[in-house]
Amino acid sequence: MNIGKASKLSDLTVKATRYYANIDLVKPKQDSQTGYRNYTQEDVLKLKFIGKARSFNFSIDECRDLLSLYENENRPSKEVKKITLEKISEIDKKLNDLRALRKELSYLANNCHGDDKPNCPILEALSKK
Amino acid sequence: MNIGKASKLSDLTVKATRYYANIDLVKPKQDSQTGYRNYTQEDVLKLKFIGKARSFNFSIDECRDLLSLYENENRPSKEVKKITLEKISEIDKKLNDLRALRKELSYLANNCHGDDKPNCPILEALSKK
DNA sequence: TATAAAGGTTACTCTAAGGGGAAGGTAAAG
DNA sequence: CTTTACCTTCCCCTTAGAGTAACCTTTATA
Repeated sequence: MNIGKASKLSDLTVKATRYYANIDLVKPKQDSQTGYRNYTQEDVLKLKFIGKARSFNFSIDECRDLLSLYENENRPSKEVKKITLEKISEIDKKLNDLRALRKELSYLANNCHGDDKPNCPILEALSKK
Repeated sequence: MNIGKASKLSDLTVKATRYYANIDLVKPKQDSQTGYRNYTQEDVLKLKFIGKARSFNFSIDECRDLLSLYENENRPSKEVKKITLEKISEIDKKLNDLRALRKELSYLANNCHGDDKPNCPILEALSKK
């Protein structure tokens, strides 16, 4: 099938699908006459897999790793788990950073009158230290 | 003072400081002979301000807004508070997304044996739906 | 059948916020 | 006088595609 149909079936944009072909992530054969890419059912499965992994915040490189594990029938599940746990601890770090940030900002916002007067503890905090 | 000293005083890299000059955020006069940028004490204050705002996750464009409010002695504090509250709700949205993501991933990881066998619910989840 | 619409191709530019490094001018120290 | 440190501009690189142009192929319609 052509790229349009493959993209629709895997719930990706044509742009993204073409991008994945260009970076050798899911690279279908191309018709030598027309240059059209020819996707198989299996390619669609891989594309779906990638779409799901991307929605789980895995980077393209991580998708590449996961995909090769996915394609290997004999992969040890601990490799997949390792990548997943790393992703979780990444997320934990981001959560902590964001929580700290939120705390500081809301402290500042709470202490700002937010009226028409120029006095502003937020700007004061930004200009100090 | 030269860019090196200004950067050191404001705790920024020279690269970042030069970048801020290029995008007209903090643009000191340049010596017509040598081309060297000549930073004032006030420039350093602005650079510090930006560094702090960036660490609070404000974008360059937001920094530009905050800086112009900072420079205007008669600004109403509600404008600053508005920007800050928007930033907070942005952070809240990110927090929610990350929490949901973490939940899904840890569910998958908990159900994966993580041994040398090929059976892996993580990959199964990625290939389904 | 002629043509217009839909869908395909490559290639170029753009995004945020700089980092890295080259080539070359300047200033301060030995 | 020369080495070293610091400054300049310029160009490429990063993520993961989106947007657009120019051009080709297939399909649908008048």
